[in-house]
Amino acid sequence: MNDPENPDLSNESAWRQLTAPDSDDFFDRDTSNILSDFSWNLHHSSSDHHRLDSGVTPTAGVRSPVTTNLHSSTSSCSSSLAVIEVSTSNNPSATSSSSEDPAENSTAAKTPDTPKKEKKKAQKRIRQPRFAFMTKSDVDNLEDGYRWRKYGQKAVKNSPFPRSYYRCTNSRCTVKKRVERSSEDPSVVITTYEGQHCHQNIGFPRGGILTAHDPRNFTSHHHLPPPLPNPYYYQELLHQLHRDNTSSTRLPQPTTGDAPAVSNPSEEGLLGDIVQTMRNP
DNA sequence: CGCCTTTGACCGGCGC
DNA sequence: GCGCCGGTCAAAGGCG
Repeated sequence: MNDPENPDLSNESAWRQLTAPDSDDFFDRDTSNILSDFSWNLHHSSSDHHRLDSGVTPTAGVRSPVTTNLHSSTSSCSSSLAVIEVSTSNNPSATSSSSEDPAENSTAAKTPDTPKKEKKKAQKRIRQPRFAFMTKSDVDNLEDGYRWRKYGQKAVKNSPFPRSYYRCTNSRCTVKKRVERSSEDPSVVITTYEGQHCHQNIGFPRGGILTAHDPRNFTSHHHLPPPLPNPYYYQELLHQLHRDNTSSTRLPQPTTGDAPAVSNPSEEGLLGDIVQTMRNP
């Protein structure tokens, strides 16, 4: 049986499809194909609302120097962004009963030996919806408007670049992300998000909270929704998708109002070239 | 002082 | 059953 519950991006063969030798070509393909793969109808003309430009693009190079990893080279970010995978945990109940609540984990860790194991056993690892972005960028840690705490780093097999693990600093938020560089193309950063934020803060580390009035909110566009960064824009779509899947198995119509419209990637220079999507391996 | 990163150790899943 | 590997923990140290 294929295991939809194990949409592990670390699946090397899967990744390989993404970062395959022709990764240059990778960034040259038609973005609409990919997104239509998601059943997301992206129309170039729909670029007016919920613009992503907002500097939301982590690669736009407009970021304030907020994270340690960022500030040194923000300005040199390039602007290609690729949505490479949307994978949803098929178990809706799993999402809410997240087994990976950091608080829970820390509790378990604090208590001496016994409960720890039992608890871990009890709470089988349940994958949250995941999706990944490939971004051509010099910066590993792409700013996305949320605050992240790094909790681990591992060497990746067959890759000279380590993989970093982050979780949202919001104590009630279980969102995690992984950041790694493609071994095939070192200029490509692969960011994988897992879970969905349970809060709306678009905060910048050490930089305060972004508001519509904040000059750092490059867009400062007047009737914008919260300045979702690209990844989270997609996360919103993913959220829609996830919810829809749980009820009817089909995608919503992102362009009809439920989800914000997507701006023309090439025009906005935001999404860069979305090159390929992946389904669960 | 609080928050963050670093880093080695540990654990569980999975393939052989 | 064993070993590999990904993911996480947690202590220690750094920085603002």
